[in-house]
Amino acid sequence: MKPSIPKGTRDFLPGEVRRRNYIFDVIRRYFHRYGYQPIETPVMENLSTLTGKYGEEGDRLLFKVLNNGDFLGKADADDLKNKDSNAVLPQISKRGLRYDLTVPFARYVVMHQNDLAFPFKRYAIAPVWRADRPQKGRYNEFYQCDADVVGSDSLLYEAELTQLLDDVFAELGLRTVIRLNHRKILAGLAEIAGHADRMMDITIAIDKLDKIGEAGVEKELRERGVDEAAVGIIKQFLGATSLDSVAPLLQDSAVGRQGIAELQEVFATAGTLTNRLEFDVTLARGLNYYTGCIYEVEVDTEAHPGIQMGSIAGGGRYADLTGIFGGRDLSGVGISFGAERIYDVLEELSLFPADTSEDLEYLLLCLDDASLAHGFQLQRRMRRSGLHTDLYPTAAKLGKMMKYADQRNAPKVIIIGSREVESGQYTVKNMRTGEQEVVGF
RNA sequence: GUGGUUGUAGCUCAGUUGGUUAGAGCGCUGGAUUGUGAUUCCAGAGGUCGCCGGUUCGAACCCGGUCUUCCACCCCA
Repeated sequence: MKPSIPKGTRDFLPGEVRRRNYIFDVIRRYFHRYGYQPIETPVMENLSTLTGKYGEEGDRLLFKVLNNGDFLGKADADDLKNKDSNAVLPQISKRGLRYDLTVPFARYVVMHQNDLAFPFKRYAIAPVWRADRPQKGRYNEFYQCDADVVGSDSLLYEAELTQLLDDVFAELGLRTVIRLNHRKILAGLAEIAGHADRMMDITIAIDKLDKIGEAGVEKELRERGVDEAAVGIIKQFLGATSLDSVAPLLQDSAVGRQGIAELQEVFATAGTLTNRLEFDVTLARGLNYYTGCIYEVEVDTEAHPGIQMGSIAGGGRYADLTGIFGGRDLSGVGISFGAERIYDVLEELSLFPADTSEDLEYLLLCLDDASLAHGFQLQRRMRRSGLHTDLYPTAAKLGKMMKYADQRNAPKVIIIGSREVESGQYTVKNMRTGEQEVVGF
């Protein structure tokens, strides 16, 4: 058979793993520096934990795990006969792969609330799965790097997470735009437009502004059943590019005014950043558990022209997520870095540091069996003194072994023959410069 | 989930209106060079043309299905 892997998944070569680890290491370092603690949860959750948390679209994208045993025998015969997938599904699948790290975290907090000190700050770097149709920068299996705080509604955390996003991307050498909006501003907008109950429809439409333009948004709004008067009001918001210009439009909405006030505070406390921090009234974010401030980070195309990539990080505040799992109502706020997209962008911009190559220091090449036995002992001594050492495992032709050293990108090679065994002095060849020197170990 | 697109050697790709034995570059193996790689020269190996079926005297090429890739929509990191 021809080997293959499921679509939307990937294997990684050693060099790719090293570059991915570089990204994870940077992110983890800043998570630690900001006081977030690591936790782990299973890759599988009960399906009931996951369904209904991400909207209708999210449910469709959940990977379901088939029950073990005679799962069809236990399913309702009529539902099977009618080919009613929705009715059969809960009967044949009770588990699913996690779709993100936030909902499992909320479940975790409720289950362990007596063991945690609040505000509880945690991070997780782990794969998640979405049954989406794959595209560039969109995979069925990908890593998210999440930092969340639960148990406080202090806006200082919104500011802190903004700084965390800024620090990580500054360290990675990637210029980004950190866009902020507030669900309460969007709620206020819907209220002012006379469609308080249609907030999702309205935000989904205006979120497409940069893609389909103002006329396209108007068309989309009408298609979603928004009346002309409301479309006119919403148009005013689309032209407002700053908090100060949106604030007067929300004068008559209490919830809108609150959103403006909170965002003003976040902007004020976040301070000076390396990356661009911008208010964007058209930023919507689909995950429907967000209730407050929402974030989205994209590559700054002014600093990096020609980069086409969706959001590379995102997040927001969710006030009610733990309540869904029957816990106390603990407000949470968090961000998520999309490691694969960051990888693709860094690769495209050649922003990976050069020294993510293998950290081998010495490769030992032995010319005959006696030298090989000697070399193996030498390797032991070198490793014990902390040198990263490897040994070619047979006494092959030197040319062949040198070629292997070249492919391994070994910086230094030690050639061991009868002369070296006798004298205990070794010729060390620098593979970069070609120079050789005699050294004793 | 909807519509489109892609698939030929390990990799990147040629391949004429359907016609004998499917090519190139790079890589790989061996040799020139039995103590020196990345350079040079010579030789060689490697492909059921994604998979299944159909049309045809004959299919890498035409048709259907399927898987995969990428793109748009949906949504999203």
